[in-house]
Order: sequence, then C-alpha cells, then structure tokens
Amino acid sequence: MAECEHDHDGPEGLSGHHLSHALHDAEDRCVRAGERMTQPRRRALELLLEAGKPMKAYDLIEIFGEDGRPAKPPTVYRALDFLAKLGLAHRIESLNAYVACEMGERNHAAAFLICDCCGATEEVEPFAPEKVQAAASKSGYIIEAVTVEAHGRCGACAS
Amino acid sequence: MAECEHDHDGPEGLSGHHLSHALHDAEDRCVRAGERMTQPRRRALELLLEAGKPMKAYDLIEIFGEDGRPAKPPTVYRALDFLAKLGLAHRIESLNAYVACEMGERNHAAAFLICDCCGATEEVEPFAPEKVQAAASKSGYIIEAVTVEAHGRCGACAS
DNA sequence: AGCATCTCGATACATTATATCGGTATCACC
DNA sequence: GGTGATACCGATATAATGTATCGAGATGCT
Ligand SMILES: [Zn+2]
Ligand SMILES: [Zn+2]
Ligand SMILES: [Zn+2]
Ligand SMILES: [Zn+2]
Repeated sequence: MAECEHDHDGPEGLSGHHLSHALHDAEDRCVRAGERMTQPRRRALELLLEAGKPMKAYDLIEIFGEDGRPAKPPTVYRALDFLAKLGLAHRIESLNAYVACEMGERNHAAAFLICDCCGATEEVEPFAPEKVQAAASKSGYIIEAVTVEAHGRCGACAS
Repeated sequence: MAECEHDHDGPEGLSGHHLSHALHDAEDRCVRAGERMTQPRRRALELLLEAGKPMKAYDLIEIFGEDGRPAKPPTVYRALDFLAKLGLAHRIESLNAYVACEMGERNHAAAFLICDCCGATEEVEPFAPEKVQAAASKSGYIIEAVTVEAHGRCGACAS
C-alpha cells in the first residue's frame, strides 16, 4: 500500500435493503447454528458489509456506537471473533483486518488477493499457490508473494 | 495453543558447525543477491536457526545482544524484514512470528501447518486448500482452517 | 424459582510494530 | 583521495493491535 497513488475507487459495500437482507440472512444462519445474533455482533457485521472492504478493528471501534461514540476494544474483538467463527467474516492476517465474507458457504477455506499498492482486496476461490498467477491474472493481478497457513492439530495433539 | 498439554518436544534447531554452515550459506546467498549480511541480520538469522521453530519478535529482542542485553525493537524488525525479503526466513502472519526457511529455493510460496494445541509448526510444500487435509494427514495433522493470502498488485496498480 | 451458561461493558494492561532523526559505513564516480 | 548518493544502524519516542479479568445482566433449562 501507499507505494503508488493510483486513485481507483473500487466497488463499495452494501446499503439500504441490500444491507438489510444480508443482515437478515446472517441472522438466519446464526440461529440455524444455534448461536445468538446479539446487538454488538449485528453492528460489527453491519459495519463490515457497509464498508465492503477490509476494515481494521480500531477503525470499527471508532465508529461502533450508533450514537457516534466509540466502543471498547473487547466488544469489537469479541464480535469479530464470533463472526469469523461463524464464517460471516474473515480475518486477513497479513493486514490485521476483517472483511465480510462474500461467499455463502460455511467454514470454507478463505483466499484473498491483496494489492500492496492501493489496498484493494478480492476474495477468491482457494487455489494451489503454483496456480495463483494464472488465477489472479484474470483480474489483472500480478502476484509477488503467497502464504498459506493451515491451522489444526498435529499428530500428537490430535490423538 | 494451550488447549491441551501434550508435552512433545519436537525437533530442535541448529548448533555447532551445522549452524555455522547455514550462516555461511546464507551469507553467500546474500552476496549473490547483491545485499549485505550485516551483524544484526546475521544475529537474527542465527537466533532463528538455533531456535528451529517460530519465534516472536520480542523474544528475539530479549536475547539479541551477544552480551545479554536486549536490542531495540527497530533493530530486530529491520533484520527480520530483510531476512524475509531474501527468503531466508518467513513471517507467519497468524502467529506474529518468524521462522528460518527450511527450503533452499528463493522466493518460494510459503506454506505452514500450525498446531493450535502445542504450537508445533511445519513448513511444507504449498498445496491447494482442498488438498490440505490429504497432504497434512501424512503427518497426522487434522486441519481446521486454511487461509491463503496473495500479495501483489491489482490490475489498476500494475499498469 | 434455581441453576448453568453465554454474553456484555468496563478497566486496566500486554503485545506488537513504526516514525523519525542524526550518525556511520559503503560504494560509485570523478 | 575527495565527494556525493545510498544503505544501514542505534536510539528515543510513540503508535497500533490485542487480552485478562471481573461483576452484572440475559437466556435457557428443569
Ligand atoms: Zn469467505
Ligand atoms: Zn491496486
Ligand atoms: Zn521457506
Ligand atoms: Zn500439537
């Protein structure tokens, strides 16, 4: 980021009834998963959907209150963790940022193309690293580095 | 991590002439790349190689000085950034940690299996996310989440 | 009602990372 | 062998990011 200043306004986020629908769908999904869509969780998702791009936790914290007052950090971090757990949002580790999931399916592997120049990001189908450039070039991307991080349990801990 | 307490001592890092050789190789590679292997860079790599596992920046900072005194944060972060740029080490974003590269080739896509229980990590060949479980099960790993983050330049910025 | 569990708000704190600046080393060139 | 450009370093200060903890309220179950 900030390496060049191409000023490209990408596609923006949701508003109006698109937003309402997305929130309603999320609530459904939440209920089906046996979880509660509480007020802070809904608000966090609303902000991510409105933004339509990755947001830093502290940027959300600043604008969290409906009344314009910032939230306390744990409130927002808890909500974001919840959304990520449910698959409604993803954390992008290399940006320390969070973004609403654009795919419907639950618990899918997440993959992102991230422009280091302008900050644009795109959620894409997961792919093998050696196929990244081919996949990315459909969007004109030139990839410089790919990282794959798979979390789980090792042989010893799984047993 | 810290979810269970299987106490498995994994393979450890380098020492003695294994360490010296690795450092010497790194210096060669550095020179061939037209870069300088300075004292702080060498020291950072030495610590990563000795550890043989991912290390937090501030853990390195604590033990950085040959004389037992800690380093200043920018010293270590600069060295780590350099090592990562050269492909001698990787940053593991989801752990905020750094590890010496176990593969020889330069600028390869990095992929890691990370045990959330004991913290064991393993650098592996990059793979397509849908093949992760198959690949990982060779080591007994059970994968719960995979993320792919590809950095580069978007169509607009590349042009 | 009584109890377990989940969730929240608040305070305080911990961890991780960077901006900046002045000085030194290194190198290319003349 | 001087001179300027660049890369690198050490130090100070501060910014950005993330958590531990605790008491109170909400929710669901029997
Ligand atoms: Zn997604
Ligand atoms: Zn871009
Ligand atoms: Zn590697
Ligand atoms: Zn383990």
